[in-house]
Amino acid sequence: MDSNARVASVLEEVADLLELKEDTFFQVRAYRRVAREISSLTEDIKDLYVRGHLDQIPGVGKAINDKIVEILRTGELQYLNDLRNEFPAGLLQVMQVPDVGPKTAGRLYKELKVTNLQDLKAAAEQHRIRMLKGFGEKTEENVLKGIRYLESRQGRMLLGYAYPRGRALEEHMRERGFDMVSLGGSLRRMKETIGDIDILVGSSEAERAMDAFVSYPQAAEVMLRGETKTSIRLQDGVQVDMRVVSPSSYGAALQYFTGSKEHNVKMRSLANDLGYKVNEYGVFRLSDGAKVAGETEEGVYEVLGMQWMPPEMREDRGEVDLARKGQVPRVVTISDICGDLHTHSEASDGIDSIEAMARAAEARGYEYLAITDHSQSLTIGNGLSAERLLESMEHVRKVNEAHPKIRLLVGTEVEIDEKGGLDYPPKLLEDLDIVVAAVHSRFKMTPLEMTERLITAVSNENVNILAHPTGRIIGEREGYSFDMDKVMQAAKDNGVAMEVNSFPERLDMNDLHCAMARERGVTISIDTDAHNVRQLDYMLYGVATAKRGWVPPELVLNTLSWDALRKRLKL
DNA sequence: GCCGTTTTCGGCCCGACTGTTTTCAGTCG
Repeated sequence: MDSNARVASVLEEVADLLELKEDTFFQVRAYRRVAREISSLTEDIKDLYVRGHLDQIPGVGKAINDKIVEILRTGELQYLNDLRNEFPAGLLQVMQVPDVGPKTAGRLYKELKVTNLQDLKAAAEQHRIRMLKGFGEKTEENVLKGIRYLESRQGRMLLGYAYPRGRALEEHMRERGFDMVSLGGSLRRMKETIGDIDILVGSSEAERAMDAFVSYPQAAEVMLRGETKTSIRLQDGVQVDMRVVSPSSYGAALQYFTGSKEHNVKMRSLANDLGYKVNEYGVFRLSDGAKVAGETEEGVYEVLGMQWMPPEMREDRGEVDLARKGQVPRVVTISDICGDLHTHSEASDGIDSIEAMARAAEARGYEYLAITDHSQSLTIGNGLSAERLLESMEHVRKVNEAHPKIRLLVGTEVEIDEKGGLDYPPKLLEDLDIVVAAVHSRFKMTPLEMTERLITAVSNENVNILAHPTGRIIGEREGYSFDMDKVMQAAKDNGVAMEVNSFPERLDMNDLHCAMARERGVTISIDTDAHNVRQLDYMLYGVATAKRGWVPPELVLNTLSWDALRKRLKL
């Protein structure tokens, strides 16, 4: 899959640089579209190339086809090199500054010789920008402000960071009497990382809603305030945008504000073909301008002959066509989840006792909970020796008797060694209810070795789940390199579930891997890896990730009732 | 640069906000 990312990033850079030229709007869109399609592929682009099927990627015509071939063959693209010679690389940084787009960057380059962020800062400080036609004092201030913002922020935040903040703001608005409130944007789509938080309010009292919003106690700065749109920055630097629309437009605004942008473009284009115009206020008939939908999101889709679909699916990965055909698949939801199969207690590196974990799982309405503490060689995680594991098994069985409503499974998160062997003897593993196998060491093996290591592990008859299969930590480290396709096949052949680890830093597997697993019919287990009772709530993020991969409930191990799970695990 | 149950050429989603404008271009989502 590495070549997919490489090709996509080359095409993305072409689009970035092309933007600096005149009259390239639609070329830019074409390149961006293909870059996005390629990064959403669930197979290796090299395989498509070998089979001569590159033109099956939507948006790929003759010109881009040739460029992809060149990238795959030579690892480079002459066209990109030419563009790089035409425009300094630093201009891409300049365009990262809020309110500085390609047009502004291009003019600053041509007229002030600004080639990077340092030049830009100097030009603003020396008041050279205001000398340009169409620029003024305010623009200079905003440029300096933008540069400071760029320097202070550390990119996107984790879903698990943004989500509670968004919910708290929603709650704040509800407490002020606004009950038509929703998250929007990438947060409502539950992407693994979030740029800024979007909130939508339906109300006829826009002014009062704006007042309530800017008076949020954690608001540090009002960045922009208009009649329908206001942006604030929270004390921790997070930007929150709020839009207010009339209740009669709430559904259309929710649809529009949720995105993704690409989903909306496709939908609106389709609406045009059908004789409608879609905007955030409603769906309007082109012939007479009459409003035909807008109150509810369902209504907006319905009038266009489309099924409603969960926000997580709205990434323009084919869902629009399925919705038109009435074939939106049922995807797993949080209410389908009957238990958690990967959690820790104070026996290893968790915080809470087995009793507390059991009560918390019961409170969440689960039928079962697996306690899977670390195995002996993970000393940093206070891994359990065989003796301590046996003690823990006894303990779990006692707690089980005291809590008849919830079924506790005795398990382990067992280390996979470099050869794919496990950290406990087979006899001990056989006696456990569930075995979750995981890699926590030796990440830098060759892809061939790592693939072999993982296949050996999932082929072990005692293993039930492969935990966080890629080992990635979002924003910190890439996962280890291996052949996901082969490992999935081995997992399927051996009846092993691939995990979606719900930890916000992991979300491993990710949405694309979930799509791969779905296409191949590989069972998935959505687990929290909770190290305390509150982290059991991370389930939400794992489920959302599976939803983003269109995973149906029947493919998810822990949607099984206790009875069915017991049979599956042969307990 | 791509694409076609109206098209192989003429389209390609739509609106809010800002700053510097006297009617709008650029940026953003």
